[in-house]
Amino acid sequence: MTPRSRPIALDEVSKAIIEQLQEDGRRSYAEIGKAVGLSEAAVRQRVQKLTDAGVMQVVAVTDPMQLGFYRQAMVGIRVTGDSRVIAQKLSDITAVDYVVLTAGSFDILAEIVCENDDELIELLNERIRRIDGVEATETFVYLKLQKQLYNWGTR
Amino acid sequence: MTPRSRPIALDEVSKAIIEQLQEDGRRSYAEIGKAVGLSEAAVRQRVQKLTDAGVMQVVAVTDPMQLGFYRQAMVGIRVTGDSRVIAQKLSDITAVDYVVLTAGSFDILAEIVCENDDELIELLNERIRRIDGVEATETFVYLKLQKQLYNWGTR
DNA sequence: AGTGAAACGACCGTAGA
DNA sequence: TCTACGGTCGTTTCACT
Repeated sequence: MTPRSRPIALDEVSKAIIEQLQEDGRRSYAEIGKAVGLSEAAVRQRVQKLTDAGVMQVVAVTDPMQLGFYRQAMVGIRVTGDSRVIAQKLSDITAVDYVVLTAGSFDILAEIVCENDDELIELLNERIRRIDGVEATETFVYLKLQKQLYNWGTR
Repeated sequence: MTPRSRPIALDEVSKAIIEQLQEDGRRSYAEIGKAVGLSEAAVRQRVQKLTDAGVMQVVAVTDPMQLGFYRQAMVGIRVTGDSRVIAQKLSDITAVDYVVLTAGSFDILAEIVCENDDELIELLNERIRRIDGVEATETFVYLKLQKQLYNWGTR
């Protein structure tokens, strides 16, 4: 969990271990060991270190579509005042699964996952635009997700 | 892996199992069973079903910052021609970890993960803007990631 | 869909190179 | 940081509800 100022130098073996776990997060250490040419204990120690260092995490990810959330959108937001306060309020909305403070013509980008267009409209009008300091929003409705890798960085 | 047109109705127990695995993807079925009040075998069967149905996946996610990728940005792209072709070309760039086709004033949103500003500038000028049909780009440099949940939906 | 039991395999701590 | 090994715990299969 230690945040670092210098990047952790990963050797080829650790990269291979991470790749194994990106394919299947529940693959056994023994099996990974066979694939990367290391003993079960060594793999376990490396995974422990990578996890403790905050380089990697093994988690469940869900598919919104399979759960009935057919509508996703990215909302670009221009604000006045403290963008951190507004970002926090956005984070409190369940349907908002991603919030990032940005530099550019938007101060915040927020991703929304919801069931349908009605819910999206309601979220925009009743929740997001009502937050104090939200000056303008621009919505980009998702048509097709083309590529998604799992990187992680909230702290 | 079966894509469905109707959402899968999850009962409270399955939701609880998914929550357990969102906290720690390597938690044992026995331990999850204790937490949700089910036998180990029953938990395993449910996880198997959820995974096969494509509702959930257990995978490793990495933290770009810890790996030395200090610069992230979202790029909004306006295109002429077939946005699918352009989205595919963007997906082929290693530093691009997220590509989505959108409706709105951008046709495509692409997230970039790179080491520093120089690399970002190079990517924008030498790779992205050189793709045939890319008319205009607008870049939103990440200042702080505030919230990130793991949803998954590429197919 | 669920439980329980027995065989098997994975995981964990520790010792040693 | 790795391998080796033994004890413990998790997983798998199967018979049963």
